[in-house]
Amino acid sequence: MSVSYTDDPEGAVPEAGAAPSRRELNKQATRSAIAESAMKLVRSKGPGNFTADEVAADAGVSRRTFFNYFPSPESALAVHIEDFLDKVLPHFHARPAGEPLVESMLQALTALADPANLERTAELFELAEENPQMQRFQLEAWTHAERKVVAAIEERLDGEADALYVASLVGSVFASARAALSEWLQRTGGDLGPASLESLRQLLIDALGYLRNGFSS
Amino acid sequence: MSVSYTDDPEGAVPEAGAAPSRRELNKQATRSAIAESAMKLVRSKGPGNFTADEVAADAGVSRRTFFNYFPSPESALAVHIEDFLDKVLPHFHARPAGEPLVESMLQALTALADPANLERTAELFELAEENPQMQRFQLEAWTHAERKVVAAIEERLDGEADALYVASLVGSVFASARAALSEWLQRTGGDLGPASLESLRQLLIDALGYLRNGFSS
DNA sequence: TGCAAACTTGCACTTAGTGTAACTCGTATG
DNA sequence: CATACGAGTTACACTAAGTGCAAGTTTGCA
Repeated sequence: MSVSYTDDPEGAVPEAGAAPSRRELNKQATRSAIAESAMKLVRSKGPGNFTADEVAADAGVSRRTFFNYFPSPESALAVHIEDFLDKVLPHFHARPAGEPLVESMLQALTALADPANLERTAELFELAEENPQMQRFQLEAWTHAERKVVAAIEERLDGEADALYVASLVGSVFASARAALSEWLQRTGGDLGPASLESLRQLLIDALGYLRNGFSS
Repeated sequence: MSVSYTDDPEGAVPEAGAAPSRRELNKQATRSAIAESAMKLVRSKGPGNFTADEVAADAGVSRRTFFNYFPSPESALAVHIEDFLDKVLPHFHARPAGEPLVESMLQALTALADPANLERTAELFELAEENPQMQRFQLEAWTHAERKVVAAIEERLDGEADALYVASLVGSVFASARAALSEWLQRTGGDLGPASLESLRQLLIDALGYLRNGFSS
């Protein structure tokens, strides 16, 4: 049994460019079936009002299999956030190496502000307000993403990175991104139309602008 | 039964300046007895290797009473972080109203960098690295503190506050404070001597300096 | 003193989470 | 194609988290 949710360097993303085996496809199918069932149930029953049993049943797997993929019902939801935030990395890597870090991160983040990506994330972000469990797991997802970005920056700067500077920057960027997302949800209620999305991008630009130019100005 | 861990505006801090009743004293005593037992057990058995039963037994209360005070074994540890972070508020309120926000927050945070306050916090901060559960609850504690500071700022600015600016600032400040704490632990191993504490203060000054002046400089 | 409210406790119950062993299915090899 | 091996699934059993309820016990107050 090599199925595992925990940080397995070659578990969720096995050989990025290779032909996925049937086994791999099955595993991914099961994983997303569970994650989808979790979304479905949180919508119909509300956060904290569904059990691992129900998710497993809905996804057509045994309770034990559910726990082979996710350590808790909440994490089956948080995986949607993880997946969303994981998309930041390719965008970040695509930025020119000479570009200022804040600019690269702004571009990488605004690139995610499209309907397909945002739908679930915004929904879960709102749901987290009313359920501590979900909030904890989502915060963890953001922290995971932070760590990956820190690693990417350290790679890009190749030893020249000041640890405090990088950790402070990335932590602040993600905190500001959360603030922008929260403010956007408050203002627009999560409307995914073009005008609304443009306002989200503007909020991100404003928030990261504070980081770039300083909060004292 | 009015004992509760959850956000009860007059539960943990009942009538700030009044003479504490005997009931109140008993409750606080029970609360800290449990919290102390949790610290004791995490030290001897390691994070994630002790149960609510054990904590309750060590504190001399029933298992049920444990859960009347804390929703989980981890939260009995996180309360130490909460208490630590709660001390920021008085310091913040003591700052002159005209002072720039970043400066007020820097002063409020550096005021906490003394041995008595830091001992448990630093210890738990380190422990969280190896245990996801603890990490989640600690992140939650930081987020709680953030919310309180945001509320304090909105009160100070009295309606003139830009929600995005404030949320972004406070989130960034706390993220940077965590970065400074993490870097300090890495460098000094949590030594509580005067020289070490001075270096922590300097890390905080540096990190919040980025926020004040911008990360682009 | 005596009553009411606050606090504690034991009990019973649901759910989370995990180890283990049997079972099933994909894959590589002859 | 047969078949053997390893990956993934499942049932079962068990420990621990977390909660409602209905007692008991202590504290505050008239």
